[in-house]
Parts: sequence; C-alpha cells; structure tokens
Amino acid sequence: MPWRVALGETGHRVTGPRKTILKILQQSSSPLSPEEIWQKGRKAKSGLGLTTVYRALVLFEQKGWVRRAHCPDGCHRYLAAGPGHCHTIVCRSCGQAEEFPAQEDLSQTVQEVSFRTGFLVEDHLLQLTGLCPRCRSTERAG
Amino acid sequence: MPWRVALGETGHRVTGPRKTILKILQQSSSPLSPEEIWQKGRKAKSGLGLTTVYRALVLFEQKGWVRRAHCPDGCHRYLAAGPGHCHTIVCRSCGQAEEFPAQEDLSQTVQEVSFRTGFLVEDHLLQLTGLCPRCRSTERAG
DNA sequence: GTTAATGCAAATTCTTTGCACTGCT
DNA sequence: AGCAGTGCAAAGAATTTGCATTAAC
Repeated sequence: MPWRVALGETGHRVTGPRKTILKILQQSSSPLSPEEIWQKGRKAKSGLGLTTVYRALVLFEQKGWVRRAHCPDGCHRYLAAGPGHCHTIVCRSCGQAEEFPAQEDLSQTVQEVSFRTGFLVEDHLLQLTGLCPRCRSTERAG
Repeated sequence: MPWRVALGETGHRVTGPRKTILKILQQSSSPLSPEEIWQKGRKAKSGLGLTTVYRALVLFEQKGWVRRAHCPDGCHRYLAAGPGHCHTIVCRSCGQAEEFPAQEDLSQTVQEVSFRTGFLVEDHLLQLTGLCPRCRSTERAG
C-alpha cells in the first residue's frame, strides 16, 4: 500500500512537511538525527519546524517506515526502513548505515531464549557497529 | 583479573562511590537508570552524587563491567555485565532484564553480513523486548 | 605530597508541550 | 467547514562541564 494511502486510513494527512521528511530520509545513505533532518528540510520551499520533525518521526516509526538506530555516542538517528524486518549496521567512523535482512537463524535464537528465560519475546533489535568499506581502506592507508 | 586491580592498571582509583555503584548494579535484577542508581546510592553511608554516577558508568562500560540497555521508552538503563559477550532481554512491562549468552549462530550472521556489505564488524548489540514470565501471567489474568 | 575523583551548581543538549494559526480532506 | 498538522516559544528531562574540595595512591 502506498504510504499516502496508509496515512489516510488512520485519519492522518499527507502534508508538505511529512513529504519533505520522508524524502530526506529515503535519499540519505546514512542515518540522520532529528536536527540533521531539520537542517536539510528547512531549506526546502515549504520550510520546516524541528518540532514537526520529532512528531513525524514518531508517526513514521509507528508505521514502520522509519527505523531508529542507537549510535555508539548515544544519540538517536533515523533511516528509511526497507521491506521486512531488517537490522542495521552503522559505521563508527563516518556514520553511514546499511540495512541487512533478518536472518532465519536469529529467529532460532529468539525461540531458544524464549524457552530458557520464559519471556514472551515480542521484538528484537540487532545492530552491528564497525567500519564501512571506505573507512576501512582509509584507516589502513592513514 | 579482579576489578580493583584492573582499575589500578590504568591509573584509576578504587573509591567509595565506585564500589557503591558497582555493588548496586550487581545486586539488581533489573537494569537501572543513572537516576535510580543515585537514589539507591545516596542512602549509603558515603553519600553519592548524580554526576559521579554518570562518570562511573562511562568508565565501567569502557571496562566492560556494565552494559547499557536501550529501553523501549528511549531511556538508557545499565546492568552489570556477565562473563563473555552477552545480550539482554528486557520486559516492557516491569523493566526486569536478563542476560543470555551470545549464540554461535549469531557469529555466523555477523560473518555473512560482513561478507555482503564489506563492513568490518567490530561489535554487535542484540536486545530483545517482551514480557517476563510474571508479567505474562499478570496480563493473562487481568 | 600528588593527582585522580567527587559533588555541587550551572550550562548544555535533547525532547516534549501549549497554543494560535495554517492547510489537508 | 472541520479538524489534523504546523511552528514558534517555553517547559521539562537528561546529561555534561567548571571548579573548589576531598581522598586514594
């Protein structure tokens, strides 16, 4: 279902700021903080408020269109979600992020943990940190 | 190596507040926020400042004695680290947490992602969220 | 005796809230 | 037209910093 339709189904509206924010995230290869999204978006013709960014991110995350990444420095950054339940890998040097699909063997882990601890596992977050290809070679050269 | 010795090796000191904070975390079954640690620790004979809690947590996390959990509500909570590289499962209802050991199949995932993305994977964070046994039955009953 | 660590208060950063105005549907 | 969404400014929460004092080594 197109996202514009999905918004309408829950009584939400398709607005300029929301279009701007979603487009910024989809066009970015690295995850962005709310502040960064705002900096990019305020230049757009319609302008943009930081408050609106925060509110849109909450909505988009609920809808599953945006994923929140926990960066090593403790801040939150957001990136457009791919299809399915994916996870993220973040470069500690340049901040670039990629997604990778959920692995079958992770669900085995979840089941095993569920069995051993008695927890009802509802959600899981897997995030890798490391060096992206570019920063790997830079580090080797420097 | 005992933690007191490990501190000394890097020029750090074994102080009352640090002992207090580490003990609080080790005795707690659920992850604690800096504020909660402070509330518990200030009652102790030596007193305790919130600033000190923050600074000790940074140090302990570097040393690997404490793990930071990303709770669903976005706040950070800390828990004493078990041996080896473990992961956490947090109850969304009561906040209780448990650790579970890293699975062999997770390292396979890491290797595969490394191969596919070209990233040098240095660290990983796996955190499950769900309902602990107690809250499961409560929810069923209520 | 040195120097790291502490704790207070102040500063900073991050995020949310109140409210009048705007603009989708 | 009606109501969700916006953006400003102000409030609130979380975390860090400066600095004089304390205490571990």
